[in-house]
Amino acid sequence: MRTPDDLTALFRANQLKVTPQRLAVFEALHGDDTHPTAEVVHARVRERMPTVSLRTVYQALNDLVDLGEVRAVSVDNGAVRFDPNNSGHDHFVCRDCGRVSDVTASRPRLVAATGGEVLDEGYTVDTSEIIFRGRCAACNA
Amino acid sequence: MRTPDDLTALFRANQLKVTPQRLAVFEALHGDDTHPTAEVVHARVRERMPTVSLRTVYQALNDLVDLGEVRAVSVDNGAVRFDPNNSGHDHFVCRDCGRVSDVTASRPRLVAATGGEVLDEGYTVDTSEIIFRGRCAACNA
DNA sequence: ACACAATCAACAAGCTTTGTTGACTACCTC
DNA sequence: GAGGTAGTCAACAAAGCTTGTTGATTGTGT
Ligand SMILES: [Mn+2]
Ligand SMILES: [Mn+2]
Ligand SMILES: [Zn+2]
Ligand SMILES: [Zn+2]
Repeated sequence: MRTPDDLTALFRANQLKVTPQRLAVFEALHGDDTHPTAEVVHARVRERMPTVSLRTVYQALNDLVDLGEVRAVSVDNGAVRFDPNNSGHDHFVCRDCGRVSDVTASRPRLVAATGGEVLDEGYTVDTSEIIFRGRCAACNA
Repeated sequence: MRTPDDLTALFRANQLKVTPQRLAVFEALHGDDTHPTAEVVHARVRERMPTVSLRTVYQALNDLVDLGEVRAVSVDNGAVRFDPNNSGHDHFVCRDCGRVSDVTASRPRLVAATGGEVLDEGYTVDTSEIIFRGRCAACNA
C-alpha cells in the first residue's frame, strides 16, 4: 500500500473523494503488519474520530482492495483480514493465538492436476498463496 | 477418507453411532473430488433420504473433520468446502466458475519471517496449504 | 457556489454455521 | 431381546460477518 498522500492522489484519479474518514483508514493501515479485521481498523479509527461508522470503514477498505492497494486475506472462515503489504509474501498462522505473520517462502511450482486429467495449456495461473500453520515462538515458549 | 465400511468401524470405535443419515453422508462424499459445500452434500443426501436435515449433515461432516478423515477447505470467505481426499495435495480455484480442482505442487520452503525478526527455532510449522488462482481450461476456451 | 459523493444513524437482511427444545427413533451393547 | 442413550427431526433462534437501505446532513472537488 502506498503512503496516505499517494492514496489521496490515487483516490482522486479514480473519482473517489478523499474524506477525513478515508484518510483515517489510510493512516490506521499504513505500515501495519498485524493483518487487522475491519472491526480492529474501526476501533483504531474511532480513537481519533469517534463517530466513524463500521459501514464507512468497510467501504474504505473495499475501495482499497478494489484498487489493488490492500490484500484481503482469508485465513479461516471468520472475519476477513486486511493486508496493506502488497509485496509478494505469504503467511504463517499460529494455531494457538491466531496471529498472522508475514513470511517469505519459495515459490511453489504447480506440477500437475491430481484428478487424472493432466494439467494442460488451457489453465492460467495468476497467483498463488501459501498459508503455513503451526505454533509461533511466543506460544511455544 | 476411508471407505464407508471403514468409517463405520471408525465411528463405532469412537463411540459414534452409525446411522443411515451418517452413512448417506459417507457415501455422498466417497470418491468425490468436487469439494462440495455442506449445502451441496445435503442436496445429494436428500435425493435418497428426503427428510435429512441440514443440521444433521453438518454434524456428520464435522465428525469426519474431527476424526481427520475429511479436510475443511476455506477457499474464499463463503461456505466451507469439504474434501474427502486427505492425501497431501493443493488446490486450484478458477476465478470465473469458482471450481476447485486438486493439484500437486512442489512443497514450498519457508525461508524467513518478513517483519524484520528472523524466523527462529521457536516456530513450529505443522502444515502448509497452497491455493493457486487463475482460470480453468473450460473457462479459458 | 454547486452538484453530487460520502457519511451518519439506525436498522434490516443475507449468508453460513451452530444452538435449542421436546418428541420420537433406532443403534449398540449387554 | 430390551434398555439406555445417542442421534434425528422440525422448527426456529441466534451468533458473526458483511452488505443494503433510507433520509437527512455534510463536505469534497472543480
Ligand atoms: Mn501479510
Ligand atoms: Mn482437494
Ligand atoms: Zn501464537
Ligand atoms: Zn472455470
